[in-house]
Amino acid sequence: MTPPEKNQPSDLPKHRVRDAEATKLRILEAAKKEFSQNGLEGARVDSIALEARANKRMIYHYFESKENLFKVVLEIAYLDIRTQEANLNLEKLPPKEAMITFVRFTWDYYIKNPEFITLVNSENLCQARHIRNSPLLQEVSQKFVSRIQAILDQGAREGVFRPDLDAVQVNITIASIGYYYFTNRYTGSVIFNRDFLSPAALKERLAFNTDTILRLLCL
Amino acid sequence: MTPPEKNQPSDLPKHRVRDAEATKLRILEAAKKEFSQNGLEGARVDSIALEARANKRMIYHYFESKENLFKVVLEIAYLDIRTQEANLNLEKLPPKEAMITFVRFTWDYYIKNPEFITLVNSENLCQARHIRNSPLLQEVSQKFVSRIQAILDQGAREGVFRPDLDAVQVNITIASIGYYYFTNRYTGSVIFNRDFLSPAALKERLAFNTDTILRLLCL
Amino acid sequence: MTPPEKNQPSDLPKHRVRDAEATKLRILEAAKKEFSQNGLEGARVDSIALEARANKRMIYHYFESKENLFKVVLEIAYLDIRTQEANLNLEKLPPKEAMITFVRFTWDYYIKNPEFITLVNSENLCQARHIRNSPLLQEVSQKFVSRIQAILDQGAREGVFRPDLDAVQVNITIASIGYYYFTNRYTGSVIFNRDFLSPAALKERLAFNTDTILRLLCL
Amino acid sequence: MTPPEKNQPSDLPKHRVRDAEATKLRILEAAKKEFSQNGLEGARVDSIALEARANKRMIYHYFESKENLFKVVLEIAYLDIRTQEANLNLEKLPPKEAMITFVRFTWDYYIKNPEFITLVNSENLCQARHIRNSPLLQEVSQKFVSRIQAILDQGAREGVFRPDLDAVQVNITIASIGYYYFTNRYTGSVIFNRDFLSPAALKERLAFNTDTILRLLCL
DNA sequence: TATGAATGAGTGTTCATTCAT
DNA sequence: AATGAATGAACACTCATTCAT
Repeated sequence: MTPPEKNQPSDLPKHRVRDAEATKLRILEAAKKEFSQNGLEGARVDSIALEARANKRMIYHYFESKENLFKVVLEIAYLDIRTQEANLNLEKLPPKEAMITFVRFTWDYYIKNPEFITLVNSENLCQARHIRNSPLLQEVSQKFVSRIQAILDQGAREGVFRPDLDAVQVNITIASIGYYYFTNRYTGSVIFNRDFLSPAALKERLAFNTDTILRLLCL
Repeated sequence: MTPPEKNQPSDLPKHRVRDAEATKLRILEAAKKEFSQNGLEGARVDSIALEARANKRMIYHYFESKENLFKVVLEIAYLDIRTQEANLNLEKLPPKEAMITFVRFTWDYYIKNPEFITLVNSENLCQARHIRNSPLLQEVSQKFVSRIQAILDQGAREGVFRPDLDAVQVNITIASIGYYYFTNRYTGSVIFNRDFLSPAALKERLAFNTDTILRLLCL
Repeated sequence: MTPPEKNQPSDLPKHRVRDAEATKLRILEAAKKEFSQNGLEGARVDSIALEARANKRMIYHYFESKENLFKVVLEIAYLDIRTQEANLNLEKLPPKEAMITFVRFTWDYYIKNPEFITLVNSENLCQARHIRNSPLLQEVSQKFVSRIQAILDQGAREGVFRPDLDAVQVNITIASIGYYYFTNRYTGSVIFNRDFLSPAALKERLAFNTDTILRLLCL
Repeated sequence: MTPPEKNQPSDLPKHRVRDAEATKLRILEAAKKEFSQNGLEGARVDSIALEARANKRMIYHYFESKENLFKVVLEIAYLDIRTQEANLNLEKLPPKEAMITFVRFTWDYYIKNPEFITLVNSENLCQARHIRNSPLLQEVSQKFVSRIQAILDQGAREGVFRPDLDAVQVNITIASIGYYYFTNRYTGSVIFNRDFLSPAALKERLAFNTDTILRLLCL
């Protein structure tokens, strides 16, 4: 916990380099961690500063307020998942493989980015007041839905998917069956008396989910 | 149980007892509201006392601490959903109807008890530390899973359901596709540019979910 | 500075008596002192709590905010000077004696209540935003002006005062020649190289002021 | 002084010097504004830097500290009023006209330099600790008092003024009846229910004050 | 000469909790 | 059973000031 360099006073300057951009990034990283572990109300600005090896004052200098810092963290998180998803180039795959890939990507993203889920939960607890008026997020989201709808339509034309599938409903379902599993993994472990995060359990659940979606989509 | 003494003003001792119980109930009701609206960290003991028309000291008298009050609220919430579900007597219905009824019940419960979802989210944010060691909850949950497993098995025997369906996976999926829709309805409204709670949207989603589950279960 | 009772642990309870009214009064007294010595911005809530032998939390419990505490202190101060002035029963004296008494009272009040002047200065620095909408103060002030006007009118009828004297202008002048002397006594001491508060200086100034007012009022 | 080099872009060295001086002046001007609006404690170094279009570091470079900046602002303010007053050349006027001119000048100065009053109030709030040991101010002030005393003495010799008038008392009274009117114009507006700054009110008050002083001085 | 980055000590304020009755 | 008074630790946020370039 306490830094081991205590007795080497000349070792490290108090702040590594005067690098505004790096400091901002360290703060954002620390904030994501703190907010996702403790929620918006539970997060402590002091903890964020400490974790970021930054001064508390810097947080207010760069981000104005705890609320706004949360907003920025949240926007970056949303942009990240949408960007990674876009980079899958699903439209270049056959529809069925595209959707299987998408289900797997969503699942993997939740595993690799567990903060995403708790951040979104925090935002919903306060009725999405931080992103409510974010045109950037709306634009990105719209493109995202359109991409999935194009795949569903293409699948329908090719005769592999049911016609008239609504991309919004399908998206929600794909997100649901992964999201719920992770967000409720602690109470789930108690109620279902299982380790939700064991490799076997993860593998089984992903297979179950892929099957569920294929049954939903295919003729 | 005991007849209502409402019109017996001289029955003071009993009234006192009843008042104590009533105070506890008011505190629990107020706590459920406050915790569900603001999360565990965001909830304020003062607000609970005010809303319950009780003295703050009473909360500590009856429930020891804010944490413990949360735990009690949570346990009651879990017991309530499990009790209501048990009262459906699903085992008396044909398997397919039983599962359709269960899907609809789960959906309706989330609508009528929106606090349930946010309470569960709060509990998962702190890694289920309040219910982790609750034998009561574990027992109730085990019975719940068994009931669903019995229905699935019966359906399989009757040739309407696929064989070897795992009640845990099915349960999780049924809960998921409703739970996610409600817990993320605020960010969802922004991202999908829809009113998640309009009667038409609710009706459409329930139909979509029922269809999803039937495709998952049936041969 | 440090309390001498340190080594007598059983001597004093942390809070003397559970007396809300007394606590409020101690806070008000301490606040008057702190605000008058350091201004609204310079005053420290911590210092007020310490001086009042109260907990900082109590200040917020009883007065909501530092700003509101200042407002209450200010209102009490204004009510006090107006009440004391009303208790002089100036209307029972002959007009000339009444005005001499009033000049002396104003002067003495500033001497005995040096906080009054700095509180008023603080309020003017922030453009009287705390008392701007105080109907109580307006009512009390109106009565005050009326009383002085009545004396001036009576003096005019008796042929000792000039006719048509405006009570507002006279009041301002009477207040001015005392108020300025005290509020600027520190810079005044530097500029005029005098001790403004020596008994001789005070006596001389009061005589000068009384003379000034009589020359202003009398035919 | 030096001719304006505005149109000589290659005269860089001189420009740099002029810029430094200009920066200092902008800081002083901004500081006067900020200190007079918010008091010493309420003033913000950031706000001064912003208003002066200067870097915060420059303030410390040129003025060492916020306290010292306040001191410089204050000294300049005092020198300004004394310089302007000296430039009136009152000694060249007949005594009565000289004093009427002086009353009017004092009044006008307060109107044109409203910051002066609040700066002086701030200095008195901290017991004149910034100018207490300023020999320059003391010297200037002494000359100022002597000039007024000379006029009063001359008036006495000419038989228009009362003999033995004390320039300090007269000065204080002249300053008082203008200063108080302006420093307390906000609380005054509430208490006396008048607009203190309307042209009519200003005109009436100046006339009243001139009359008051003439009654005080003349035989 | 000038500047943006960085800081520690404090600021008003809030909180869950306990005391005294 | 019930309550208002009281508290200390912590909270988000701010400030004058200094560092590094």
